[in-house]
Amino acid sequence: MSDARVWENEGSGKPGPVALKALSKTKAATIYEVAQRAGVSIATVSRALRGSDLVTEATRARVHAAVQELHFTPNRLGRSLAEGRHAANGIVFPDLVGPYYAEVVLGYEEAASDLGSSVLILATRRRPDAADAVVELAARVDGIVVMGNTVDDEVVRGIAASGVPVVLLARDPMPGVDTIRTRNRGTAVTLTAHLVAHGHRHVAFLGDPVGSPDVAGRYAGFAAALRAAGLPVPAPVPCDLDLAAGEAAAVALLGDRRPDAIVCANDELALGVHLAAEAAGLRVPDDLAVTGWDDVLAARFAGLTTVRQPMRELGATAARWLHQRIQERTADPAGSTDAVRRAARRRVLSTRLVVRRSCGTHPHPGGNS
Amino acid sequence: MSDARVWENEGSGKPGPVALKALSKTKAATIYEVAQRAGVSIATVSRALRGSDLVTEATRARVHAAVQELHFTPNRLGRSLAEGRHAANGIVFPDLVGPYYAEVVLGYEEAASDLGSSVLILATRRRPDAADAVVELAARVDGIVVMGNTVDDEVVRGIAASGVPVVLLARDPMPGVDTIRTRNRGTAVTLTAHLVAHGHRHVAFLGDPVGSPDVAGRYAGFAAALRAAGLPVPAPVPCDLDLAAGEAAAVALLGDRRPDAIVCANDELALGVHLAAEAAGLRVPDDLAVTGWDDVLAARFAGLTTVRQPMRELGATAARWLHQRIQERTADPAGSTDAVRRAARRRVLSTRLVVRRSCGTHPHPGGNS
DNA sequence: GTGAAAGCGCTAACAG
DNA sequence: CTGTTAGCGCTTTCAC
Repeated sequence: MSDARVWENEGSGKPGPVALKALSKTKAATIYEVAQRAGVSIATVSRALRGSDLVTEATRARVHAAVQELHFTPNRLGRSLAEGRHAANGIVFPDLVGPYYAEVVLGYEEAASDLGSSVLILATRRRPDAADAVVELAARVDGIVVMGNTVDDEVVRGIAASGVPVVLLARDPMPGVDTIRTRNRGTAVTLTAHLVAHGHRHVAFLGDPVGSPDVAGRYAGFAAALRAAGLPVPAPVPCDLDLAAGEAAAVALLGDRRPDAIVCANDELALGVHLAAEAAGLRVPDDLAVTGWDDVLAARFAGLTTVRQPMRELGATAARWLHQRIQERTADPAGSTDAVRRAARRRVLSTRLVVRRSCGTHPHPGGNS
Repeated sequence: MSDARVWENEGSGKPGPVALKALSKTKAATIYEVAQRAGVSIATVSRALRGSDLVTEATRARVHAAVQELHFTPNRLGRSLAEGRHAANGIVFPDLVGPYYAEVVLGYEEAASDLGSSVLILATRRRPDAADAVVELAARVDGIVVMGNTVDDEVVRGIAASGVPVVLLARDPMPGVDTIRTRNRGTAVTLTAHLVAHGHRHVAFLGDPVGSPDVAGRYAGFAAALRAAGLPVPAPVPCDLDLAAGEAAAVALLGDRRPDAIVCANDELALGVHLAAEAAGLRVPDDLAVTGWDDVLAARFAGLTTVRQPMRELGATAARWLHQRIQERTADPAGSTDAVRRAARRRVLSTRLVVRRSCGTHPHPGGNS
């Protein structure tokens, strides 16, 4: 394999004397220079570049030639300032771990990109200044998508009131703001009922409803199903949403009086419980049933019963709705003609139960592997 | 989904008839209005807001009051245009599936955010107009990170030449441009040697070196190790990097004359092979050894031997280097003082072999689970 | 300390 | 068809 050599220089060795001035950095040309070079006015350059048909083929050609020679790229700031739009929008999410957020963001980026706008991202993580960051982001976009547990409604309200279109994603609705979510409660009911049908009576819930609207919906469904079955409803066991948190929580839960089954707020947690259970000599699902949420790749390999959601569609829909709102606003900046304005949209995308081994041994309909 | 209605008010009770004009969208205030309200000039407002000490406490207070009342947020376009900087930078990646890119992007966002700049993302996927998109992105940022298999060097060169600082990530170096990567070749040598030590003689490589610099490096190491062991080096079996591709490729590979082991370019592929092997009645690792790359969560549950890379650090380093370059450029826009300019940086972050079951039964040192 | 005014680079009337 | 010119919203000298 001689072609291996191509990649050979990696890492080591001697990059050799790297060219110090390989790239001649020129200060970017402006429209004035192009105009001068082409022997026309800046207005004509602008027209030629934007494909206006009020330009002779000849002049257009001259302009393009000048553009080539000068490597001219219009300065976005100048353009945006003049146009009064950023041609960009933002998305705010708590984090980017696990496939969930990444897929949503990807779906969002795809759609937004198709609609002609760049996308700015902001991960709030646990930053104390998340609100400020979001407000700042809102100032550099034409519209913004705010996901789940990132900032308070108050912050969202402020942004919306400032005239920046907002779409809420995986988050409780607010008056006057579009909201797109996935079905949590209903699917959690189905899931929990399924566990009960397996004979599990002592079922615990792992996850913090306060920490995320999604988890809140899942817990609500969990509780409703148990209630419907005449079973006592345990309080949720709050914890983070990662593997380690699942392991830690499981260790505590699996002491005396351990549950027959644990409904986890997401797959990472469930996988953590799985691990802890095995470490404790418990077999899943015989000694302990476990369910997750998200259907991450590992769920399949762990035989985890879980829930699949249309993540990309979630992001794509948000992007499209946002785009529409931006259009509307552009058409009617003052927001005066309320009559014309569409009411806030709400949509709940359905999710699907994926039944595997971890919930119990009896095969049930409705899932796949 | 007609039953979507059921969940319409999910979670929060009764939003009731959605308020049509809940949010009074006001056209954003400008610095002029603030100035007028505060009874000062726009210059003073600007100073007060940016914390200049050439302002009386009294006037500063008046300005801030006016800002509050008007809910004023400085328009970023105006500010950026005046300052001559975007306070934003971009990152270009092929996709966002699997934890790899997501983690890199997250590490990047964290670091960039700490350094005070917003981040724009661009997923090139298989878009035919990727180059244009990247060039356009480059026009709206102060600097840009370009990952692996997204656009040609030619495009990168053009951008760099236009004066926009560039950092390459997981990609072959270019003269004059900083590059940060992870160790592929070396670790692939170790990994392959490990398989050989297990007694595997007929080892295949699954993945397309042409499609990604990372894969190319891994194949190079694979080839080198086999060569060193005096074994024949098979051509790579090109394929995409997802589960389905792995399954499909495996079906073909596992016919007659099937290999003892398959080195896969990433975990998804390896997991796909795993699945296909089991479906074909083959046991891993006894009948077929398999290795992956990335150490995704599922790898742990599948007992997959793989390689772990410092993804976040990769992104964070890129962000920091880029920031430095931007600083340098700001200090010396013309790029005249070459003497002062640092040579292009190169760094290869080390990766770690994670030995689990899938590579063979004899326990070996160097890994963990 | 504060104000007036000159841009930053571009678009979009408005005149020719 | 093309040029002139007035902004877009803000920062920043340069005077006062």
